[in-house]
Amino acid sequence: MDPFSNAHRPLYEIKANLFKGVAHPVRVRVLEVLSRSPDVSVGDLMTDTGLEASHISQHLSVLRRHHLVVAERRGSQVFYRLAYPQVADLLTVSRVLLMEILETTQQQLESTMNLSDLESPVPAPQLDGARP
Amino acid sequence: MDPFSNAHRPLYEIKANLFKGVAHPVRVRVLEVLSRSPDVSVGDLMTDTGLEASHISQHLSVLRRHHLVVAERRGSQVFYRLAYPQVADLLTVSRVLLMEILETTQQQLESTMNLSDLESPVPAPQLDGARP
DNA sequence: TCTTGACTTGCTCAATTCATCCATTCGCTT
DNA sequence: AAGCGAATGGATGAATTGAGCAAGTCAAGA
Repeated sequence: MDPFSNAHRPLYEIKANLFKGVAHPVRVRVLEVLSRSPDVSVGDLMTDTGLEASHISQHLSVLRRHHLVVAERRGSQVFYRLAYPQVADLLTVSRVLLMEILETTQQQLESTMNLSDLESPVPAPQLDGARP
Repeated sequence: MDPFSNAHRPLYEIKANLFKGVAHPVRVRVLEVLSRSPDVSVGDLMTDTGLEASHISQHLSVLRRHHLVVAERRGSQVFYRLAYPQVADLLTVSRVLLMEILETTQQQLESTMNLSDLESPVPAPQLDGARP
C-alpha cells in the first residue's frame, strides 16, 4: 500500500525477497547470459533459451520488479542489461558454493557406494534439495 | 526417483534450487545468525527469533535438504552450523547488492519527490519487488 | 520406567507461484 | 492508416509452498 512501507521492513525480509527474485531456472539463465554479454534483446534471449516470448517476458518483468535488470527500448527491440555489476557477483558466489556442495556430495556418494555390498542401502544424498 | 538424476540436471536448475533454499525471511535470519556464531542450538534460535519450535524446525529441515547447514546432536540438544563458509559469502554478497539497490532507489525516490509539485505523480519505485 | 524437555515430522488448508493462452501496445514500414 | 514484428500484460487452472497444530522421537533425570 504505502510506497514507503517497503523501506521500513526488516532487512532479512527484503533480502529474502531478493533471493526469491533469482530463484527460478529461467531467471538464473537470463541473468547468466546478461552477466556475460550486456545489451541482449528479448529476441536473443528467446533463441538462446528456446522459450516462448510471453514466458520470457514474464520472468523479465519479475527481474525488473526486483531491480536486478534494466530495460532500454531501441527502435522496435528492447535490450536488457544487469542493473548492477554486483548481480553478477551473486551468481558467481552461488556457483562457487554450488561446486563445493556438489563436490562433497559426490564424495559422500562414492563412499556410500563402497559400503553398498556390506550394509543395507543408505538413502542417496540429495544433490539439490528436491524432495524425493 | 533415480538418485543420479539430480547430477544430470542442468546447472542453472540446481542453482535456482539453491536460491530457493535461501528465499525465505526465517531462513535468511537463521543463516545470518549461524554466520556470526557457530554452534547454535534450536532453542537459541527460538529465543533469537521468537518463533515457535516446529516453525523453525521446518525451515531448518529445508536448509538441511539444501546442504546449507548441518546438525549435530549433543545430549538432548541439537546444534546447527553452516555446512560451508561460502554460505556466509552468499549472504554477504547479497547484502552488498541490496545496499546498492536501496541506495539508488532512495535517490530516485528523492528526485521524484522534487518533481512532485510540477508534474503528475510518478509511481514510486518498489524497493523489494513486492506487488502493489 | 515414567516423565520431562528438546526437537522433529505429519497433516490440512490457505496463499503464492508457474505455465499457457489470448489480447494489447509500441515502433516501423509501406 | 493499416499491417507486421517485437514485446508486454492479463487471466485461468495446476502445482508448490507456507503456517499452524497435533502427534511422535530421542536422550537424560527422577
